[in-house]
Amino acid sequence: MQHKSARTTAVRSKPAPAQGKRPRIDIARAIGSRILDGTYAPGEVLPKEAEWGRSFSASRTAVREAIKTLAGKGLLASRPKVGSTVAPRHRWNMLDRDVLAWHLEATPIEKFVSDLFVLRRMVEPMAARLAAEGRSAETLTRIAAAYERMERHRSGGHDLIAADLDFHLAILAATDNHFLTSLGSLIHTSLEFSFKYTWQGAAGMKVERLHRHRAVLLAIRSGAARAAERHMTDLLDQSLDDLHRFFTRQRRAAAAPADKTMRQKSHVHTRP
Amino acid sequence: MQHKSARTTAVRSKPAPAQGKRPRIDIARAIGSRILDGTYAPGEVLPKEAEWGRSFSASRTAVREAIKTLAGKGLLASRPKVGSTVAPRHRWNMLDRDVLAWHLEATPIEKFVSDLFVLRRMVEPMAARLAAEGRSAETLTRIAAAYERMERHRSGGHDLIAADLDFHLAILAATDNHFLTSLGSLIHTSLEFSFKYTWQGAAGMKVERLHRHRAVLLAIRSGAARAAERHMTDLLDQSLDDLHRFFTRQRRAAAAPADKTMRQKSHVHTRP
DNA sequence: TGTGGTTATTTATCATACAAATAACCATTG
DNA sequence: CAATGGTTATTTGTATGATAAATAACCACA
Repeated sequence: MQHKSARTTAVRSKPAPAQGKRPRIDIARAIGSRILDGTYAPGEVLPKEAEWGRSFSASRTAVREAIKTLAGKGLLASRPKVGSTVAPRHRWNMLDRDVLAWHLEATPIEKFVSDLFVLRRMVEPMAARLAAEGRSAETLTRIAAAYERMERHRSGGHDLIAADLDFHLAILAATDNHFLTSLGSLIHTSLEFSFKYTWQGAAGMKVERLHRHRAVLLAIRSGAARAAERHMTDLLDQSLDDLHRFFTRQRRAAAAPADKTMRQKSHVHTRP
Repeated sequence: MQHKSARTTAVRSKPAPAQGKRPRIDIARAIGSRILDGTYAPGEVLPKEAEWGRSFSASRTAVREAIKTLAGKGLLASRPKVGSTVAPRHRWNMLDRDVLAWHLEATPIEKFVSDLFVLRRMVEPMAARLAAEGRSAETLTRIAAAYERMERHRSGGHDLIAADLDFHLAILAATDNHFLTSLGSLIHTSLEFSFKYTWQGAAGMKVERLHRHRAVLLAIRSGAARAAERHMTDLLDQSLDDLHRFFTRQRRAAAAPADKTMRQKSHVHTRP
């Protein structure tokens, strides 16, 4: 399974030779990021297409295509004679994969992640319940498989993260509700990014946590809807706890020695 | 407040003079609909850009821009030499306004709406609770204003629908959670469409239902978080009940007389 | 102080050409 | 025959330059 975050426009796979050849950056991403990070605020008009073209040394055509995708994500709207203006925030399609990613790039993650968990906490327990009620052989297989992968890789690493994610995704998919499965893919990308920037993932999984996952699986398998719901709630509450502990620790570490100003984006934790 | 569903590409405001001038249809919408309604299934490759261009009598440029927005919504992906292929469903950005709209156009609404309500039932009660916990003067004002508008227009009509919607949206916005506010705008468009195709809205609001709204408002205002949650749950459960009753009635009406095959899309109910 | 027409600017669309990627085909070789 | 490596045809990707449409800003006039 190709696992590539569905880039909107072509990006060179090689990181950046960037010599004579023109690196050819993803224009939509470039502009989108600048909107999400507040360089261009809502209401503001962006530079005109021709100017973008110059600054990326790209043709107006390419710029326009990028702008179109951004418009499709609700980030901006274009009108003749006036230009493209950044849309009000409430129009932004925050649930879009790319928008999400750009947002996370720009924003210190704490609120982002905790907002995300608030949503998960709302959705996933009930999803587990629905999954238990309407369980089918196929979905059970997928959930169980994910759990087994978690056990197999419980010592940590990328495989663990992937399995953990798939566990939750499978449950959402099991509800046979389009909205929920879409939320699943949302959670997918969000967590992927979160993992990249924060704790966990590589650290391995505590037995307790593993057991909670298993409890959810067993409850779903046996059709114990309410139990599935409860176990999932516990699981997420625990995650949220861990998360808060992590952030508190981080904050304290950043406050005390005063020379380690390397808060934000400590790319380090990514892998074992 | 301009209320215009954020069209992706230009559409002629006049319904369709369509004489000599070229009507100039929204290409993204045209292609997007065909994907959502299954004319082109996931995995299938679409006609090439040039062909689309011919069939819309538009330039390849215009087609490409449309395709770019669709790619941005996760509906398809393009590769040189092979063409644009419809993406697997799980990639589709179902939470996107336009995708939603196209989906609803194509799909008999019952499952759509009930799926939506499952999501609402998951999210909104907890949102009410959060709103109560973190209430501010400003958000209270908005919620209260919406409620008063509901009372004022309780006899029915478009204003009632709008007020009802705003009531729920305001609560979601009050949580100060980007994900939830985005979900709000999702719910907004979804319900807008639902109203267009189904029952309610014009029919006026039963006192009981109005009271439940008021109960939510009061609970939030007084900071009674759990009460707010409970009342919101009641409210949505009632809605879901009404909904099921409506669909059942409709189904039965369609089954019995056998000559009224006018199920699907009975545009009639829209207004009083 | 409006009011109606004119202009300048920017997006929207078009036509055409060429570059890049790659699936399909073919020939060569072990 | 199978594998390998190169060639070709096709389709998207990008570029360029021209024209159409929309409209904010300006101006002349009453």
